[in-house]
Amino acid sequence: MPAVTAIRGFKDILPAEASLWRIVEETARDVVRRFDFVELRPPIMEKTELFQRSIGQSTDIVEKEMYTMEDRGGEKITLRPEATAGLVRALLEHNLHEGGRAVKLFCLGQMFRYERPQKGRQRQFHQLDVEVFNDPSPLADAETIFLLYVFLSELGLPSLSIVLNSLGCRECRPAYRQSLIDHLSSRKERLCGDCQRRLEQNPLRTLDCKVPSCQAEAQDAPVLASFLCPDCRAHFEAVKSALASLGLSYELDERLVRGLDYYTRTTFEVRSGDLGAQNAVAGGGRYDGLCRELGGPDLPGIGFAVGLERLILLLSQTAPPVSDGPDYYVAILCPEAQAPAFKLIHQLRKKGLAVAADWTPGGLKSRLRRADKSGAAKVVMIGPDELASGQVLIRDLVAKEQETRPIDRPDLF
RNA sequence: GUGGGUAUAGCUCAGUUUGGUCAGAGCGCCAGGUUGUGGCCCUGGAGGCCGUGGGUUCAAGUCCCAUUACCCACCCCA
Repeated sequence: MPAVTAIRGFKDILPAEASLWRIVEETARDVVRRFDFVELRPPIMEKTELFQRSIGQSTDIVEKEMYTMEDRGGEKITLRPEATAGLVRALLEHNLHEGGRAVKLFCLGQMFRYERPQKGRQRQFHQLDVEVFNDPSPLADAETIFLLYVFLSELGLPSLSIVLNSLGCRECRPAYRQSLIDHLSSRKERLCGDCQRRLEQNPLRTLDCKVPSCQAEAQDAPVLASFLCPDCRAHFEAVKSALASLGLSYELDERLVRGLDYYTRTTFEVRSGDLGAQNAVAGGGRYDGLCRELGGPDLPGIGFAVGLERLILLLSQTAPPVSDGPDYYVAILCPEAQAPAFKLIHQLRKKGLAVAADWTPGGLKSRLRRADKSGAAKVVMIGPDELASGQVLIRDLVAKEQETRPIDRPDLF
């Protein structure tokens, strides 16, 4: 162990794992491109106020999980704990929404939350964030959810379940909220300590408490669906039928609630049974009030975030790590071969070929082993015989064929 | 912030119960042998003050206390 180690909750992505990350990121970029989304890269830090106003003052994220500090000018700034707020800010700041058209943005990068690390959870983590602004249509909801589905299936993770719910809007949610409070208050003693606290701060969260006694109380609690106003109801029905027309199967879960304040109407989550307690792979929903909350026009929005660490975890359980080796490994077999090999290698690299080598000369067996480990397709051998003849020996490790090339003709490789 | 578990070689882990040749194995790495020029097999080698700091004892990976880190779970989230 070095004297200074990595920060708790901040992990190195080692080369063996990085190839998997690349696949995930490339798949993400390809899918969002097909769905007509463009990339926006907001800064990794924002003014603290942005997150307080968007995520919500009383949420756990803002209350105790943000990396907040003062810069040298006394400004309170925060490492982004999620991407939506920054995207909304950029959208408004640059007037990307002018003309009334929908704006479809994505963002791929690291987020920071000061949480206790555990399986599938770190303090620095990566998300793919996808957002549609200024499009109130339920088809935008369905499009977004289908994008998420396509992304996950193309990664080879088809067994994940998509869970759907509607949280209502500013018009109909307050009535439900009050009704839920009334229901639970009468049996407050039977709830766990956490839920008694939630009753004050965020009563909807009691619905997904894991304590059995709380689940029992939530069982006969009023259901959100029956409180939805006609508009919300119609919107939700339209989302469901649009998804059905695409053949997408999903589950409905009355108890699916989100931890961020800004969500309205459609919410959804993707879960896996193979991740321990952190079973949520992706989550998102509609947030029609967020833009106005941040001082902009009243633009609707819908989007989601996928936790890439959790995807990687799932992928590494199933797929073996892929490693793509170089085109050639050059085996330098004697000291005299060093200089000509050095020259040849760089001529090949400049030409566009991937070439690996160890500069230190070594025995035949040792060099061949290195070639094998490197994953190279072919080995170029340069030893005393080759120097004498001016012809290097090229061995194809897969086909087990051999051929020769003049050492001074890299163009023939 | 709370609870449980773990910490011995580059990696995965034995050894801790019942203190005393316990500094170990496998893999990996290095050298050599065998092989049809590597993969299998054989031989040899390098590499660890047993997380850190105290304590008990004639004697501590082994028992006690503290501390740090990691893992898992709660909370919350992706």
